Parts: sequence; structure tokens; C-alpha cells
Amino acid sequence: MARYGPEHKGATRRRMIETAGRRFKSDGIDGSGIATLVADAGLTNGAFYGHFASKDDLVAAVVTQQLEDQVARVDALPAGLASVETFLREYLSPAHRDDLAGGCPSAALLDEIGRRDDATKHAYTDGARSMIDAIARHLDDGDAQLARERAIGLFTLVVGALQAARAITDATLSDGILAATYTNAMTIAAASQRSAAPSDQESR
Amino acid sequence: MARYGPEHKGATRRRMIETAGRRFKSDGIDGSGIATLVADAGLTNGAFYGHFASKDDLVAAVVTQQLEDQVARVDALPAGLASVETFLREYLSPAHRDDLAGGCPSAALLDEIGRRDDATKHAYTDGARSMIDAIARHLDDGDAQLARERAIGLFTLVVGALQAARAITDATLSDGILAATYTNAMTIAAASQRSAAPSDQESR
DNA sequence: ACTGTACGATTATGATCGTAATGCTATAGT
DNA sequence: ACTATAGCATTACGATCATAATCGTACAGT
Repeated sequence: MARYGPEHKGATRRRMIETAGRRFKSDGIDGSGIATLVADAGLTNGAFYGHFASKDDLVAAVVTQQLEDQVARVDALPAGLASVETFLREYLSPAHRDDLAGGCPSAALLDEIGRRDDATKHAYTDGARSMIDAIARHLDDGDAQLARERAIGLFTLVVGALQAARAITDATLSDGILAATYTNAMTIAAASQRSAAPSDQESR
Repeated sequence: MARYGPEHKGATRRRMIETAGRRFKSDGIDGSGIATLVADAGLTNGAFYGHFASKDDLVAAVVTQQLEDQVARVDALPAGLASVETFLREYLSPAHRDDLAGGCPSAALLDEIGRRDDATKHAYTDGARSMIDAIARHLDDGDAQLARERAIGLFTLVVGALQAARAITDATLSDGILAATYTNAMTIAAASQRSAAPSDQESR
């Protein structure tokens, strides 16, 4: 007795998560109101709470989706260091820097995610773990622990660098950060043998 | 004919910038309202626009101040790689991760700064440049260009890592990221000789 | 063809947003 | 001692916030 076919509601929900992802990444989470978010999906205010319990609920769903998409892209890369290099070139390109809405969710939202509720941070935790594993698979040359360490390094390095490149108005400096980050990323990715980290670092 | 001595207004302004810095870093810029910001400084709404032309004006002043403070702290470190290690241990400590308000402004605000007006981004640009230079001075072993590249790497790496550690709820993974980042930072800081970055990266 | 209902539109809530006009008052200069 | 004013408080503006109740309507099952 429904007004639409059995797929409509799910499709609308997916569309909202998709458009909200773009809006969050370009305007921030706090900076995006419900009215704007639903309008982006071609709806109005009233449609929202039929799909999500709250804005926080949407945020958590968006974070999950965004990270899953990105992990899938990394997983789809052919094995080997060469494809990592290709990925990094694209990630660290001026085009990516200038594309907020379509870009990396971590670069666009990471510090804001750290301030949100536990459901959102938990969604991010799961996504980040998958991402680290996915990157590590491309770096593993026998030492899984080392590959994981490098993967964490690559991930955090490029996220921080992209954020910095976006916050810096001077084109030369911004471009320079992207270029330098490529070199630094390769240093981490290819670090053959390294001394272990000091183990006495307190871990509350 | 003034109600207060000639120092009062400047002192109040400085206090507002200081308390607003803490508030921004813990609640975000978008997440901090004028009423809260002035209340933190022991004042009420009406006092605000006597000191700042707008919220954006305050934000730019806060960014400048926060970065200057941090640069001063780096400059105050004794020369040599050892003091860089000490700084990194503190930066990558769980204590710093858990101290939003008193911590690194870049880790707390960088992606939000990228979305703000040009005055704020310009303030950040100046601060970041000074920070890169300050770090590079500690890494310079003859090759200034290489030192600068490494400095960019250290900076963006630890900022990204601290953000990630804060967004991740799992204590083991969060601590692991901090620990891995120390190792990765040392890899970048000590990378002796490296191949140059590819020069064909487009630079729009 | 009829009807029940699911989906989304409309409208409203109270809170909070950034900004600003106005009011008060304690003191510094005369 | 008097007064002008600097610094802040009070109050208010319209806009927008997240959330929600109500309403309309197009289609699915009968």
C-alpha cells in the first residue's frame, strides 16, 4: 500500500548519505544544516527524520560510507608499490586539493570527527582500521608489522598535508607542500629497515 | 576620561584571544558562539564588538596568536635532533591527544581553517611558514632545501596523526598510531639522502 | 475502483546564531 | 567636584539551527 516501490526508501536514504557526504566535506559538519542537506537530495525538511534518527545518526552513516568507498578504491589498486605511487600522485595533486566535496573524507573532516559523539568516532575507527589494513596490504614485503606502521605513516602524512595545502593561500607554498609530501611519503613507504620505536612511551 | 587605565582594553583583547583559542580548539570554530566566547573571558555579548569587527576577525587573530605561540616554543628548543625527539614525544603523547584546549592549533582546527575566509587562511599561511622554517632550523645539516622538505613532512605527519588518534575510540589503535608516528617521524627527520621528487607534477 | 498507508511537504517549535543599538557606570582629565 | 567617555551590560534583531507534529497525495494491494 506504499506510495513508492520497495526500493524507493532505501534509494532515498543512500542518496541522502551520498549528497550529505559531499556537503559535509565542502561546508563542514557543523556548517551544514538539515534543510540544506535534504535540499541537496531534492527533498525538504520533513523527509529527514523518516530516514535518520538525528543529525548525528546521519553523520555516522556518512562517515561509514565515505570510508568504505575510499577503502574500496585502495583495495581496487593493483598490487605493488607502483600503484601506491600512482594513488599518491593523485591524492597529492592540486586537483584533489581544490576538490573539497569529492575528496578524501579524512582530509576534509578529521578534526571535526574527533569532536563528535561516540557513534561517529566509532564509525571512523572502523573505517580507519580498514583503511590502514588496505594500505598495509600494498606495502607488505614480509614484515606485516612494519607494513602496518608504514601504512599508518602514509595515511596520516597525506591527510595532514592535504589539509595544510588547503589552508594555505599562497599557491607556491601550497604546491610545495604537496610536492614535498610526495617525497616524504616515498621515504616512509620505502623505508627498508628501521630501528624500532622506543618502547617506553607511556600508554595511559 | 576613561573608565579604566590605558592597559585595560588591550589586556581584555588579549584575554579574549587566549580564551577563544582554547574554546575553538575544544569545540571547533563553528561550534563556538560569541556568547560563549565572551563568557569565557568573563564578559557578556556587548563587549565583543568593541574589540573585534566580527567573529571572523577574532578567528584570524586567534590563528595568528596560536601559531606564534607554537613557533616560539619550537624556537626555544635547544639546537640538535635530540630536542626534536623530545618535542615529538610530548607532541605524540596520550596527554597531548587528550588535551584539546591546550594542544596544537593545527591538529584541532586545520580542516576548519581551510574552509574559512581569506583573512583567516592568510593568518594560517604566515604561521605555517614560520613553523616550517622553525622546524627546518632544527633539521638543517647543510642542505637547507632538504631540511625544509623534512620539516614539512614532520609537521604534516604529526598533525594528521594527532587528529587520527583523537578521532579513534579504540585505545589500543589510538595509542598505536601515536607510537607508530614517532617511528615514522624519525624516519623522515633522519632520512639521510633521498631521491628528488618527480618534477613533472602539475602545479596549476 | 477503492482504500490504506508510506513518503515526503508544510509548518511550527524553542534555542541559538552573529550582529548591533542602547543603557549604565566608574573613573580620568579637567 | 564635575563631567565626558571608555568599557562593558542589557536587550533585541532577524536568521538559522535541530527537531517534530501535522498534512497531503500518489500508488500498492485488494
